[in-house]
Amino acid sequence: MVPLRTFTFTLTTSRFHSSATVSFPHTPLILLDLLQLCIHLRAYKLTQQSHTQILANGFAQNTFLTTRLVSAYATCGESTMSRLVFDSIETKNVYLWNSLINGYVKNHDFRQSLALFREMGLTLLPDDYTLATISKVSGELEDMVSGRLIHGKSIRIGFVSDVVVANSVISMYCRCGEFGDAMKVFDEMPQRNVGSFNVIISGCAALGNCSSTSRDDLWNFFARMRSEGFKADAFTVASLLPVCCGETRKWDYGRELHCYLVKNGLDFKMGSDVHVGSSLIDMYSRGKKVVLGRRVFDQMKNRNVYVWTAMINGYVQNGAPEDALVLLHEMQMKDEIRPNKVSLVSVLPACGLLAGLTGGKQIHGFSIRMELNDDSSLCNALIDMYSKCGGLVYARRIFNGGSYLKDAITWSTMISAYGLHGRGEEAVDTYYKMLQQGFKPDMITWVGVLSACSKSGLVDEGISIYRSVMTKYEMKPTVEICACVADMLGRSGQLNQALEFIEEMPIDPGPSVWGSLLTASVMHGNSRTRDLAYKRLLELEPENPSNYISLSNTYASYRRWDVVSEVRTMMKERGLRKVPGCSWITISGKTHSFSVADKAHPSSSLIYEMLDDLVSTMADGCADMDILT
DNA sequence: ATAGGGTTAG
Repeated sequence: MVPLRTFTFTLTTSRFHSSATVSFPHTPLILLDLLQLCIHLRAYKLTQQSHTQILANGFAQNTFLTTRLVSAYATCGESTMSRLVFDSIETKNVYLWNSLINGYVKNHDFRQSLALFREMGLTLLPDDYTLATISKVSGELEDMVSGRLIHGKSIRIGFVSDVVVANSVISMYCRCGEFGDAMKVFDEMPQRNVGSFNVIISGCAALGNCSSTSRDDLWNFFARMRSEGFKADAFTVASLLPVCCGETRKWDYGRELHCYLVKNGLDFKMGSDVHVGSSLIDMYSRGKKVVLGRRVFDQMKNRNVYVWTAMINGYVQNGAPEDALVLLHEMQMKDEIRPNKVSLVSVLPACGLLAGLTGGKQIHGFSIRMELNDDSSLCNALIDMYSKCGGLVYARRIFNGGSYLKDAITWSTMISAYGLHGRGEEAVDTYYKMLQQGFKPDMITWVGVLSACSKSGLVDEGISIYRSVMTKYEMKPTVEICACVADMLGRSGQLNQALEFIEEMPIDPGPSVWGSLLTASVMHGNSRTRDLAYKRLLELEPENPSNYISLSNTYASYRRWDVVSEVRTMMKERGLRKVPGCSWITISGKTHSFSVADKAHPSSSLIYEMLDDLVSTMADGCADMDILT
């Protein structure tokens, strides 16, 4: 007879604490179930209590219990405890070894699990479970040498015919970039399951070479899978969706996969698969069909943080920052889901786009409370947001703060921030400091520093940096970089040099380059370069209304109404309409927007009065600073 | 009774 004992356990999750008292006999079988519960709940305290009960009841050497105990501790992120339990066992069997090796895998300590695998080999022969686990480890480490050794061992011991071992080996080859070897193992498998096909599909999709032929290969493989009688599951579809680009691109199987899901009852709507749902949302967002993404989102029964973040990101990427901010609020209010690091990084550009300093500050505060401020990408996003919301001081404060590791993007962001605020010298200074610290600049860094030079009239500094792109870094500059140089020369009044540069630049000048020349020509009153720029712009972008409006306005200023009406007729013929640009400011939660020559605002006359004041103050200031000559 | 592979958002 086993006596009934009371057992109090405490469950601790991130949201609440609760405890309960239950009575049950401490048989090994019950303790085994209890440990299963620990794993399911990732409950550390309960694991500790179970451990105590195992010891108290004299089961310390019961390998059934200790194997699961090792697994439970590892699941709770306590691999040190797993190791202690493991070490206390006198006779270690394969199960126990496997449990510990996999425990380290769960905690991403791949080196340790590989070391253990070697140590195990001294006394025991690995089995199919060991090989499947350790093959995954080689893949995670992208360690081909150990990967091939493990593949060889699997062949020698005969476990390569095990489906799971073979799948793991295939995955390992994919992760190591040896797709040919992966395919070879796949073809030689005596039997396959859905997982085998999924490994190949996800491995092929992860190759990232998005050439249309490799995508067609992928689609053909998906067809082969079905023709061999295997039904695609959620894994399959979730691997295929990220390589579908939506309707605007050439490779458009996204909607087809969506149909497949509906037809085959792989129902993302019922909450069975949040992963498939978020991949669908993402696929539609990338295809500029954010409304369709939203429809998927609305149909889903369960939404986790991935789903919400995918939707938020979709809105930000498709020019709907307001919707993104609404969702950030709703995810917390409706679903009680806490945004994580990626959610915040996704939503911060929305604040930048809206120049919403208040919202940005709130998100910053939230990220501090969530202790996410040690993350580079989050800090980069914050710097960018502050800079775009006019808060250069805040941006600099984060940049100078030492709570996170600065990467090349951090530096580039800060350089652009200085440029945006007209601080050319600080931008150049920061650029050279970045190089000094050994960070590699890229095209984005150069656009940032060169546009900063251009705005601040630092022509010599800019030209020298531009030259270094080609000489020191041996890189071919992008159109954007060339546009910066053209802008730099043009703004400083060197229009002939700018034109000369454009004619000799290493790539074909695009609209941005001619646009720079145009703006500078108008600024300095050079009609020759101006008209050449207009000519090129209308050739390159006959459908862009901005070019016609600009042309019309220029000739209107010379009272050449004949040209103006001619241009307006051309626009009408081509069915072009320009949406007027506008700017806005939010004061006490109310947004006031203004377009050119706008007199609609109730305080319009007061605003214009203030504007006149500002303009004359600026003119005085410029005269003092010798800028206007 | 104990241990395993294939998938997510910037």
